[in-house]
Amino acid sequence: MIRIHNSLSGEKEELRPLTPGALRMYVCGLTVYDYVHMGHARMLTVFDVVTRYLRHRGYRLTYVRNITDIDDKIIRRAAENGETTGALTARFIEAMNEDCARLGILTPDAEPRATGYVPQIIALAQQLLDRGYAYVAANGDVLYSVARFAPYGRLSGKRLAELRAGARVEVEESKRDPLDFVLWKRAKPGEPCWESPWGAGRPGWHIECSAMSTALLGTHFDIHGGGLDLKFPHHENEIAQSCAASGEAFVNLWMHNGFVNVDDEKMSKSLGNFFTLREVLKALRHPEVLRYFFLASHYRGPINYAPLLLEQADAALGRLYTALRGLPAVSSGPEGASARFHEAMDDDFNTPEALAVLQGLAREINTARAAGEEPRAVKLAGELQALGSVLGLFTVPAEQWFRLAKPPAAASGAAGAGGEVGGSAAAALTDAQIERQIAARAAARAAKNWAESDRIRAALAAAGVLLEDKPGGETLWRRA
RNA sequence: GGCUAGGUGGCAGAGUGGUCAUGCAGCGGCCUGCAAAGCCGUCUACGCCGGUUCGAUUCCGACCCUAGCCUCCA
Repeated sequence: MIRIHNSLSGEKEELRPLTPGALRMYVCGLTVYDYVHMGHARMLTVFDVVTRYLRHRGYRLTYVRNITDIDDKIIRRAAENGETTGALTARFIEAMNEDCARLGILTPDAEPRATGYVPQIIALAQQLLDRGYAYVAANGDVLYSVARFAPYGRLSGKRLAELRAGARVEVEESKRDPLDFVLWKRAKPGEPCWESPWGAGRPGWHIECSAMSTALLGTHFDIHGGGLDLKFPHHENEIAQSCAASGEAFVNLWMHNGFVNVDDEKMSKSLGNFFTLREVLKALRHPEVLRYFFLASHYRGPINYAPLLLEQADAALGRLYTALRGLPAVSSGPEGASARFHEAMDDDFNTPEALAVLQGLAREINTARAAGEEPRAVKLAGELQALGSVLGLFTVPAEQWFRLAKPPAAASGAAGAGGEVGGSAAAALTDAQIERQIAARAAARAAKNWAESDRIRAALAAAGVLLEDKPGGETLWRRA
């Protein structure tokens, strides 16, 4: 039984598919006017793991993640750049796809773009007008009348009166209620626009998700996800639109992932503590390190970004790869660890617990190996490999993993770490050069020339290459 | 001001009414020519104050502190 925390009730609820054996999930994706940042990366990773796990559990999951390719920020940015919105969004959609590929994010079953669903959006707005949930304001905008939807505020746990009291927006005269939001925005001269019954304009942000999710998944589906910051007002408004239009239930489970913070504050451009995925990846041995870092915390909680923490994730993941190293990657039947792994994941995707199970498996493998129980080690390694794959880990052959270099000094030097580790020198050493040094050292060791042997090892260490002498006389190496 | 999450050992981070999280770092041991890796052990963790209980980090209440939302945001 899979239990998932539902933002709507604030409690973990048993997952009960609307269609037996099948699940439909919609996740709010990106507004494409800039590069993917760490917050996006976490959201993408979280729902990637949700997707992988639910499928692993045998559900036929349809995963839809939208792209917002028309909105104020896009229009503004395009104008600043002196390019069309289409050129801008095409560029950043491509960048997003590159970033997703590097992070090992599975491609959703559909990635609808708002501009591709304008007719559906218009139809939905019309429906809301017809049903009396919306009105055309004096300035030509079509607005949703929040007061008409009684359950408004259920998801965010807010009441209209409280919201009005805290409203910080200057009230636009055209709005009957300060909380009313735009369904269709009248175009200003020169802005991209589409024809509609209310004149040339463009969709509001909230309605696009209602229109696209309904078009692709139906009026009532299983899971809707997104970042915590979308809970209010975006998701609240989606509920108001979709329920009012269809007259029926909209989403069964609402999932929200926590923020990526920096110095315990929300990452944001205004605070200047903003990190793009690209710059963070530059300091990592492999994007999988970032995946491990995200998964080491529960998806609902906040996560603090710091170079030191990525180092810790690298070490922890390296331990797993170390256990896998030198063993054939054959899949075998599940053993005890699988049950514990599933127990953890079934409980609202408790990935930290699941990783603890993997670490325990690594210990078992190492112990079996030390005891000379090779067959058992192989079997356990197969299980570790299989379970890790469910989380999107172990995409690199173990032997290959240790050849990857960890780029020197994580960018923002807060961690300091003292002297330069000579990382540049390490990068200069090719695999072949390293192998040659190791061969030279093996000769020295055979002659019991320890001084020479240690000199070579120290030289390699200075270049960021660490050696491990195995019992059989073989020497393994890895980049620090 | 209103609402919502949190406060766990040097760091990160799960979890639980009464022996174990897990990883990183440290310390001791085994192994090693010496190392490294690995294994074993170790470092008296649960914001503060009350209450319930045979027993609370875990339940209840007050308090302090932090973050987020209430405006665009993953």
